[in-house]
Amino acid sequence: MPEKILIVDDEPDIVNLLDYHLTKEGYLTKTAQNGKEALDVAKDFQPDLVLLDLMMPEMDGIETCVEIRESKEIKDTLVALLTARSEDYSQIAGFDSGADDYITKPIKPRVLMSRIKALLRRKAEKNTDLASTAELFIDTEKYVVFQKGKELLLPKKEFELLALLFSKPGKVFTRDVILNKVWGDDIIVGDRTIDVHVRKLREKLGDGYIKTVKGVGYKLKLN
Amino acid sequence: MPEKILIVDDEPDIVNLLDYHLTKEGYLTKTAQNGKEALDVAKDFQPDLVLLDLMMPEMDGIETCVEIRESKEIKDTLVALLTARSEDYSQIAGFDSGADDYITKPIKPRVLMSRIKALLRRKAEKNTDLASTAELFIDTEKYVVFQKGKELLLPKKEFELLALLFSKPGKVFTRDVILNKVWGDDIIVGDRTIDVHVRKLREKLGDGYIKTVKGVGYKLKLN
DNA sequence: ATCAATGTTAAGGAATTGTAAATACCAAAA
DNA sequence: TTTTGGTATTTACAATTCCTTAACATTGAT
Repeated sequence: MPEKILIVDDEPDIVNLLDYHLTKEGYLTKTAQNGKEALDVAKDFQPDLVLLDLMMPEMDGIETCVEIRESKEIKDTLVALLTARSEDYSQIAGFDSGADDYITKPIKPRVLMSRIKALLRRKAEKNTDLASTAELFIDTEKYVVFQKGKELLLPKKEFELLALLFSKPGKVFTRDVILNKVWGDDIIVGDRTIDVHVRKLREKLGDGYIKTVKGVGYKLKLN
Repeated sequence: MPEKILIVDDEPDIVNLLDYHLTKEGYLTKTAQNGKEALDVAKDFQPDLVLLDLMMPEMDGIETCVEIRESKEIKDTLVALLTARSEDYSQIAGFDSGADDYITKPIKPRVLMSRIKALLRRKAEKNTDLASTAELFIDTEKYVVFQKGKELLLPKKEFELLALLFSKPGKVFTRDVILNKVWGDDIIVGDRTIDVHVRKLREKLGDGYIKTVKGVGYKLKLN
């Protein structure tokens, strides 16, 4: 199944040029002349990638990109902004438009193609990436938890608690041990504190990971 | 020129399996049975990637990985750790091994291959045109930051801070580490100094690049 | 069925970080 | 030397996130 690309620019020459090359490479394309039109078309077309000119009447590239990200239907589409080299970058630089790539005009077909290919590939890879085969994986360096390939950012205490449980999957950790390792020997906290953190973890990870062993402690269960 | 992969595992069966598949795919391979041997071989062989079993006699995968990172000759090699599911993760969970990927056994050849290909390709891309046009690129030699193709001139401290974060995108740097690396061991500054620099960077780069991990530190997020 | 252990929720407070403005610093130019 | 422009740090306060508590509900072993 060919990948779908939506080309948005108010200059017909550019649109035609891009269309020609992309079609030749086997992509399925549609075009639009401004941001408003692009949004309409995109919701139907469901493109994998939107090539968006920065300077356009009606609604410029940045606005459009922001709207795409805020929309429900197409927020996960890739967006590449086309910018003229001489253009005023102040808008782009100061603003987090949420675009995935920036391609400068004049466009060199070969560069464009390799860029587009790389973008689409990276998207495809995102779910085959690091530790995604494992249901749960912890990266202490990045301080993130990967759950089925999705990155989860946890607050410090929650992260440390999960990291402790993760260090020996299946092993039951008593409350004493948890307090010692996560809070430290000397710190004294109430007896609901651990529960609350466990609760928050369960909220974020879903049930089924952290098991309670009543009267003993908690353990992590990996399938 | 074929890419070189060093396979390290104490179980001959696994080594042979990996060797077979990798050779078939056109990679140039060597093998080692433990960490010590691996280090020796690697320094000669100069592999692009080291597949490292976590559990080994003599010197385990983590130790070996750390040593690789600390070595002079092969610190930039890619390292992928092979871990058995539901193994004892206490080391991984507790330390920064510095590995680039974690692959869980049992190994599925096809998964392994796509994973390895992705790893090697990402490394290769780092030095090609993609990097220079990527969203953010730092040239420590020229003391220049490129953002979306546009050159950005930063003051010294800001540049050094950003360069540090950029040296391992995604990794969280604690305030301590930042102070050590950017300011130096002996210099003492107030506890808002880092924040202010971060703020200035965010002002110039836009939000979305530097993330705060409360209670831990800061990290750079690239798409 | 009982009761100790755990689950749940919301709210307050503690700790950390964000921010603007003032001040200190420092090197180059006048 | 003095001025000047930019950079670096401090200060004082605001904002935010996170942690903990406390009150009450639910669970499950005996």
